[in-house]
Amino acid sequence: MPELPEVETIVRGLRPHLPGRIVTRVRVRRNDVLTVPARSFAAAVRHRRVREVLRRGKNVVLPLDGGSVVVVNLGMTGRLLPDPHPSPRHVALVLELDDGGRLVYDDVRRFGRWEVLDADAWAARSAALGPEPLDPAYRPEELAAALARSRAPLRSWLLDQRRIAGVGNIYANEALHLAGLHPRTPARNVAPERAYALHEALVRVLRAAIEAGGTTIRDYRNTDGAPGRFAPALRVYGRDGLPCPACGAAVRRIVFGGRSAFHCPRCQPEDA
DNA sequence: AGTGTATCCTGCAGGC
DNA sequence: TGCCTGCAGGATACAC
Repeated sequence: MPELPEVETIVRGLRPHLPGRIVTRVRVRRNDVLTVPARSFAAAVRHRRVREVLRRGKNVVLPLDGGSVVVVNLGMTGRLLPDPHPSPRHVALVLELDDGGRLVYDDVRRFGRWEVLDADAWAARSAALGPEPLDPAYRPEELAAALARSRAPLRSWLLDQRRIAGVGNIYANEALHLAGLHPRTPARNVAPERAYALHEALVRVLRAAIEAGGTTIRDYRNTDGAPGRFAPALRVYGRDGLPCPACGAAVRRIVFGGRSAFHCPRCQPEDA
């Protein structure tokens, strides 16, 4: 569910609450959001101070005093809620803080994961992720060169976190529409100028979505429990049969890689 | 190196 | 009302 813009919105919402706070207690209500036993997770986090709140791809990253790092992936339905009232319906984990506050993790489907990694393990994990699309150091030429090395369909390529970090199904489809590229086009078939257009489209849609506080289809909520406001700006995602905002042709839904892809047959021709 | 399929879960919308 | 199917912002593991 949460892609880069949603996670960025959440991270920004956590910043007023967490840095400098000490975790006084860890309450695990659902063991399946952890990859290790609850007691070892709690032992690694308890009594530690949260230094800052960062984002890497779709992960919320909480570096702790002592060098270890809490990494939260929200899966499809994860929510991070500082001190919500009343308590949400699917609480999986709670951090209690030294100022009396709490950080509540709610996750209906429990596809989300919490991990604690030491500094080396975190460095390795982060290195396995692709570049951040909004990093000014990420240049269009780098995207073009990387695309040229793969036969994967563009939509699949964009979803692969090892190739580019933070892009999910909504913004992959939206960026491809903005760039006039068919979701199924093999990555290596994309000419450099078109790859530059895709780079620009990614940056544009991700920035605009952050500006709007993310996209809420159904479950996504920010740290205040409020939905994002980007959904009305979606051009193709979830709009099967509705008119393309650019040309009026009916948006089409296709399925590959086990997931829906949306495109305008006129603006995004198959052979382009 | 790709693709398709299944899996982890719950909830909701739509068809009958 | 109820039952059934399909679908969902993710990630991974498997066989081919």
